[in-house]
Amino acid sequence: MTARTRLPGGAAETRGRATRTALLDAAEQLFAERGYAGASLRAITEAAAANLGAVNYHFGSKEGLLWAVISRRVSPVNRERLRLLAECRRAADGGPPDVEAVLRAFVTPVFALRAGGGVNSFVRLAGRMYSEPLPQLPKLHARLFGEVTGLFLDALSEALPGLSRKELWWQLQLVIGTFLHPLLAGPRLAEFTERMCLLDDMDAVADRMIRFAAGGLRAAQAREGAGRARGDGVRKR
Amino acid sequence: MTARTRLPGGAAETRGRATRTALLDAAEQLFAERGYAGASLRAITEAAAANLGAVNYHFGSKEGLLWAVISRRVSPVNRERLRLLAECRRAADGGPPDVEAVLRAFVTPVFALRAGGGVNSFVRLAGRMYSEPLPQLPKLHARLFGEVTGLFLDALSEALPGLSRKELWWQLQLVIGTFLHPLLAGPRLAEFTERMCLLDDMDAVADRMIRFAAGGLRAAQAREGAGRARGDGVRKR
DNA sequence: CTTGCAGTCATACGTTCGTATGATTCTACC
DNA sequence: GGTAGAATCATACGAACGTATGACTGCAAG
Repeated sequence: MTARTRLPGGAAETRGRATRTALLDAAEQLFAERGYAGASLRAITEAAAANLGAVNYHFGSKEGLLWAVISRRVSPVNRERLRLLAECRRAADGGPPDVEAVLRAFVTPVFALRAGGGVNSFVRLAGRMYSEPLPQLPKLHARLFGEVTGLFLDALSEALPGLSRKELWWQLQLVIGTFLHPLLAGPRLAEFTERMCLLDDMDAVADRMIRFAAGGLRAAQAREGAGRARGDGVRKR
Repeated sequence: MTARTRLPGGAAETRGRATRTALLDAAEQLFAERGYAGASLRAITEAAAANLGAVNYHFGSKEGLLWAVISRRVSPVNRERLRLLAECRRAADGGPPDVEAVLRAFVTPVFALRAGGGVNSFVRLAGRMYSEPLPQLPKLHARLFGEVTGLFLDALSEALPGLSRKELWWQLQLVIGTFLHPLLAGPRLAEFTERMCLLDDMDAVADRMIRFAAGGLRAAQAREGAGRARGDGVRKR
């Protein structure tokens, strides 16, 4: 029940890591498909070909497993997001960064998580996290994503001058919704509307999202300007 | 266990209707907050001040309760959506309807469901329905919303000429995401980003969404035109 | 007053849940 | 090659789940 921290190194660690990873993979998929309450540890351990007790041994509890599932993906996404954001700034050469480029830096790392041509489970899980009723979840989410999100707000603030900070925060929520819903609903979307529209070409989907979100942001900017000038028409910029 | 269909009329019916409504209200809220699997019948019946057996008596099963919760709200929303859409067409006077007006007709009836200044539970529930793993759900969703959604796709098709049917379907998903995410995450959104941004002024929120979505749609239209003309700039139309 | 039921209630059944426990297996190191 | 300890395993526990059952209650009609 102890000594999970002290690692002697060697093959013994490898065996533990293997089931650890299998558990994380299975949990990621099942949490995404069925939600936290809907995915039982028995279903997860069975999918991972592991023993029922393995979850409590490796992660302490079901909640601990969920935190581990989330945390595992966050660092790579954050790192890649920041890398692409820095690239935006370099391309802008001191000036305001391009809106589309900032949005692309925001969404591309998440798309990169997909596996095998389909939508990655983590995206759907991340979408669920906004509505799962676990009390500690918002705090964790803020700790994991808060800083990077703030930097993207900064970038959008420069790319879209004239929008207040509060307004930008709202716009970012709309952007997130744009990205999240199609990926969260994912493969089942077509069923809901009785149409065959598969998520076959993910690059095209990402392009669509970015274009749409950029158009939405620019419309908000135009409105904010027009609103302040009281119907004076399009603001100079 | 039988004879729920034959109603003798009078006060006996009233008593049953009261608990029925209380159960629907409580279930709507708890399904929205905790999801289908996370909301137990014991929690629902307790919140409704009803007996545990009342759910199975009135709705047959937990799933039956969910279908009833959903169905109750759909007719008013659909009716109001169609009314506002017809108003759009009348205002357009035979010409293509206004994009913002169509979007407003789409989203306003949902906002109207809110109660007491907050976000109504049904909106969050409707958002959850896209990802809940119940097998029969997509079929129900298509049956309840499919026809009206198709009519809105028609209207958008006229309002945004040049976009293919498949492309429009995708754009509508982005629009739905724009509307859904802020409402689904709802009161907890501020916690996630450590910022105080309350859903205080719902009319302003709706305006923001509509403006954003309209901007996104117009950007998609511009891109489709430019894409077909291979960088020729804005298409004539 | 009595009879018929829609509706309510307490209660119980079988299942599944998350978690805990103790024995057992496997592997790295002396 | 024997031993410590990381890891796995079968198993059990109490709680909570959805559902079913039968007695009970209250009201309307005969």
